[in-house]
Amino acid sequence: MDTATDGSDTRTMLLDVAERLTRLRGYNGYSFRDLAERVGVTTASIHYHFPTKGDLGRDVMKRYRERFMQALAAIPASSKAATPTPREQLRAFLELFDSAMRQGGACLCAPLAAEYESLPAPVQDEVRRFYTEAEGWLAAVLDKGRRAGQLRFDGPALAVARSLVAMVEGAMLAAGANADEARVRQAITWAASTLDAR
Amino acid sequence: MDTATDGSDTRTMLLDVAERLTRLRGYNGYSFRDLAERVGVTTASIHYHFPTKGDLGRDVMKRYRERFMQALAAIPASSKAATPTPREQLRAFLELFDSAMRQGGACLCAPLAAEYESLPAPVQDEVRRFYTEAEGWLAAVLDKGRRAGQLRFDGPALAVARSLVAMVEGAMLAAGANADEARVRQAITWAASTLDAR
DNA sequence: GTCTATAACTCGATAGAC
DNA sequence: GTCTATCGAGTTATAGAC
Repeated sequence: MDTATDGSDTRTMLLDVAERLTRLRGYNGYSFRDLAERVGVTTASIHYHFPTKGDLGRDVMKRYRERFMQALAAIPASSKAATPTPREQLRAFLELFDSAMRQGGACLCAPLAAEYESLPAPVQDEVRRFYTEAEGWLAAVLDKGRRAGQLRFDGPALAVARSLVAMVEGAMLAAGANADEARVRQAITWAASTLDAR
Repeated sequence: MDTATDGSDTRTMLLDVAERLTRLRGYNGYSFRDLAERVGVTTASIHYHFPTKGDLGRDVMKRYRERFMQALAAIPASSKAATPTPREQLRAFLELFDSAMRQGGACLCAPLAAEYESLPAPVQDEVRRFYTEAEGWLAAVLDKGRRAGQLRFDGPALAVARSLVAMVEGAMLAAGANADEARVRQAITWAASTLDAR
């Protein structure tokens, strides 16, 4: 039984535990049995909420992506200023990964990308969509920041945005494998100082 | 049957195919059956060469790590100059990932790090050792380059080295998931130009 | 919605002939 | 070294009672 997710309906608890297991072991690294034991139901009950494991995997990734994009949309409100500068938005974007790290292990996107070829098609689709949306949001911020003279970098903003997303995801993987959470923060610090037009 | 690895002994063929499958699907994403079909032997024969799957996984990662470190040691020879500058060494280090990408998919380290918690202990050990050795090599180069005035960055060289390794590994994962090999080269280009003291 | 029971299959691993 | 044959446990998934 997993008390950390008690008080919610079964479907939500299943999504919560599946998400955590995916972060630590990947999609192929946990079974319905692992899930059932931790939530306190039988595997048959899981199939009531999610007909196949692919359905579960897709919904886990979909919920994560939507939550992530909502957090991005909320950045203006969470900033001190009413309308944050591109530099502040960049910081907030990177911090989002770091706080997700300290809460529950790595980003969901990296472990799923690592076993991409073996994933059911609907899960693959959600993974690609996460990349597209996150990188697109960041690229727009980078471009605005460069035009405003706040950020400095060469080449297309989208290429740099992709490199930054890759870096924080890679840092999360390395942090998990080396039991060293600080790696994510170190990567963020270096990237932010490097892009700053100072 | 897999003709790409024909002409070698069975053990080597098994390592070759297992490495490719790990890159695409991760350690938990392929079975002895997948392996046996592609190599053209039975699963029982695999157990003759590798008593357990953990032994196979460890040897795959170990061979990859040793090959990678040998390639790093050979950088002086492959460079035009007899003793390459730190800037050239940095370039060569990053290019090593890109060429590995174009040959056979992503780096082995990222997919294994992504499912770290579910790996047998000997495989985990090899993964950590890859990080330690690769990051250590790069950190020494970065430090030398900064002291020589060729490279520019703030903070400890090891932190930047870790961030760079994380970036190329993350870029390889993203490249695989988005069918876009160019991402690795874009990340390398941005990182190299950013670190250049120009 | 959740259960018991089970089907149908795959997994890693072993025994023993050749 | 490689095979056939098989074991026991694991897997996702389903049927049907409550």
